[in-house]
Amino acid sequence: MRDIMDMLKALADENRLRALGALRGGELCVCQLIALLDLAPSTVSKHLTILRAARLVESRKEGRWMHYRLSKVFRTPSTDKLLALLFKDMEKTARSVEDRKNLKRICGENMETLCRRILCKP
Amino acid sequence: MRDIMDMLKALADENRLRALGALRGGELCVCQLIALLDLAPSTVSKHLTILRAARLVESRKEGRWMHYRLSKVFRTPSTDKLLALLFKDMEKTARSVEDRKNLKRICGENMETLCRRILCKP
DNA sequence: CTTCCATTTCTATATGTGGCGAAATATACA
DNA sequence: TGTATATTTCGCCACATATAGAAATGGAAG
Repeated sequence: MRDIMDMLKALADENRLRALGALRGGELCVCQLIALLDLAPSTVSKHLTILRAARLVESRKEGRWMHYRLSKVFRTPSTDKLLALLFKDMEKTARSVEDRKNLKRICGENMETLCRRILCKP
Repeated sequence: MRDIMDMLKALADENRLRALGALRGGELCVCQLIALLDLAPSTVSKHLTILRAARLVESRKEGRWMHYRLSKVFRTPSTDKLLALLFKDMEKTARSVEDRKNLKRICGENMETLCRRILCKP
């Protein structure tokens, strides 16, 4: 029961859902998610910790960067279907359309430049 | 997005999940759910209001009693599958097994007797 | 019409959660 | 080694939410 509750609670937040939606296109580093969600780094980090605790995402460290991706859980028969259905409805929303547009721009940007711009807001 | 978030937030509570699980066996009146969840009447009523706002349950008034049942939403292709998968995992938990046992007892009891017993705790 | 009673609404409270900034951590690079 | 920097952890605040009890609501029954 704890596992199921953790997953449902992790899903029951709009920004975490946006992050999961973005990760459907492939793994992203934290600064890219910070740019997309437009939240403080510490906030995004906390969200990612919650998603990882719920086993919805996995992380991989590469140098200074931490990359997050959707978890293997998405490939088990039941959970995969559950989340596919969830995203099917979510993708229709205006917010999701905007996120996809922004994500495309973010992914086209050099990552070092992106990090400097994101992390040093005057 | 609001609809999806309402539904996920409604699902992200253990007692509401227990109520939904119980309703899978057919409609129940509020006092039966109070007996099952062992919470204050006002608390149960609020949970049911949240579930109804999320369109997960529907209600029907019959005399003094209010009956709740799973919503038609469960019969649309996508949501039906989503919730079936959810319950499939949930049913394995000890809590769920205990709830089913208690529910059988509760449903066997006369409803007037049940209400009196539940609502007049000394 | 009055009383009874199942349910809901209102009010209060305690706990949980999302958010940020500052400090800590860890890694690359000079 | 020392500095720069991406990420996390910590401390805090504001707000949301689960809960119970009191009061209100609306049918039933007399």
